[in-house]
Amino acid sequence: MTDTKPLRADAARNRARILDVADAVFAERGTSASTEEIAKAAGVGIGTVFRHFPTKEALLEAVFTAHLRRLAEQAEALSEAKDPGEAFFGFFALIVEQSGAKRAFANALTDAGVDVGRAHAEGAAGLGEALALLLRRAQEAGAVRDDIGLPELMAVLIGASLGAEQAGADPLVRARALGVVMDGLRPRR
Amino acid sequence: MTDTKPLRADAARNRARILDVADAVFAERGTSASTEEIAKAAGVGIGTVFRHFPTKEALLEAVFTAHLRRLAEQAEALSEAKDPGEAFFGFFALIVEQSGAKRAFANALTDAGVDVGRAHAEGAAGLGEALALLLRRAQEAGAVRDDIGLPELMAVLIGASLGAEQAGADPLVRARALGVVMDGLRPRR
DNA sequence: CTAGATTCGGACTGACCACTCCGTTTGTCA
DNA sequence: TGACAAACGGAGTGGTCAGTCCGAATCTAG
Repeated sequence: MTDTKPLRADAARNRARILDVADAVFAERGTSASTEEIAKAAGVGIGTVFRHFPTKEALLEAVFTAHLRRLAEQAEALSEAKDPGEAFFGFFALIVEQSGAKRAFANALTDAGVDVGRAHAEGAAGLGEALALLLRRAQEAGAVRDDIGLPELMAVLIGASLGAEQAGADPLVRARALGVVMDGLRPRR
Repeated sequence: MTDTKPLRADAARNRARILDVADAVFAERGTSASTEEIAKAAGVGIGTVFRHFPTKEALLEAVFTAHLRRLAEQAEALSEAKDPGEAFFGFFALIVEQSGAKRAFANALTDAGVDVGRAHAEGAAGLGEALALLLRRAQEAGAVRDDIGLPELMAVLIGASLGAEQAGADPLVRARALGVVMDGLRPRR
């Protein structure tokens, strides 16, 4: 699916470098950072950026997809854990924590929410599946209320992430707010 | 505080109209809508917009502040209600619902979160006070867990609003996600 | 080592946008 | 009603940014 590309050595190096730098720049400057800024930070010309990613949107998408894929991998790794409840809430906290620190992360999640089911971001599907598995196991173990599905979980997850991103820097407040949301996910007693 | 300005009749009319239209345009086009677009929609020249609001940022701020003030008024009205728990959760749902429909609304909230305590948005303080009152009464009535304060509430509220805004259009999903968050605010049993 | 293809760099283009400036219009007050 | 200040409209200005183009540099196969 991602083959048929014997990329030249320097080209491959640059592509990876651009992705890396773009991630960092978008994270701290926001997605409105200019392409030139990214090119400069990566030590390449603008033309190089546009050759690898024909559009700024394409670059954003690539960055987000990479995030999503990484997230999905972490989720899959956790899905084997002994305690499903712990795995579920640990992953939830992990995502929110990372999003809180990086704007690009939250945007990636937003993207995932929008695009689950669309071809747009292939990474989103993987995340969705992994999350669904985590959710189902946690529900079967009685750690999570069973009147919610993946869509609801995504909505809550995205909300918690976006909220954390901008709910002030105070980690204590963040932690307590996160606790509230997670308690809401537990079965009513 | 907002006096010393005997505004000419047409000027006052235009100012109000611009605010109104800007609200609508920002809501559906996003805050990156151009000033010219707003001027056109309001049926005035660009110069007029800039005379009333010397900066695009000033215009945004005015729109957001108006939202915040309206919200604060609703909150105050509810704070007299007989059932404090009902008042609290009703207001919570109201805000989230409105934010879900209008991007500008969610942005206004975000603004409020950032600026509570800052001079920037005067409206935010009023909302903060009203919310704090609503929260305290609900806690005293045992309808809301008492290990959270205003900052946590704001964080959760903003998160829920942003999440709702983009959690797909499905109202059922939105309602269930909102339910999760609200359950999290209730006392643990 | 060399030739040819691939990739690079960054000046350049066109579109857009916030904001200014000033000649024209409109409201107000006597 | 007339005169003057206040407000209006929108062409113009400067700046930014996504995306293009092509001569120069770099890689790789033979």
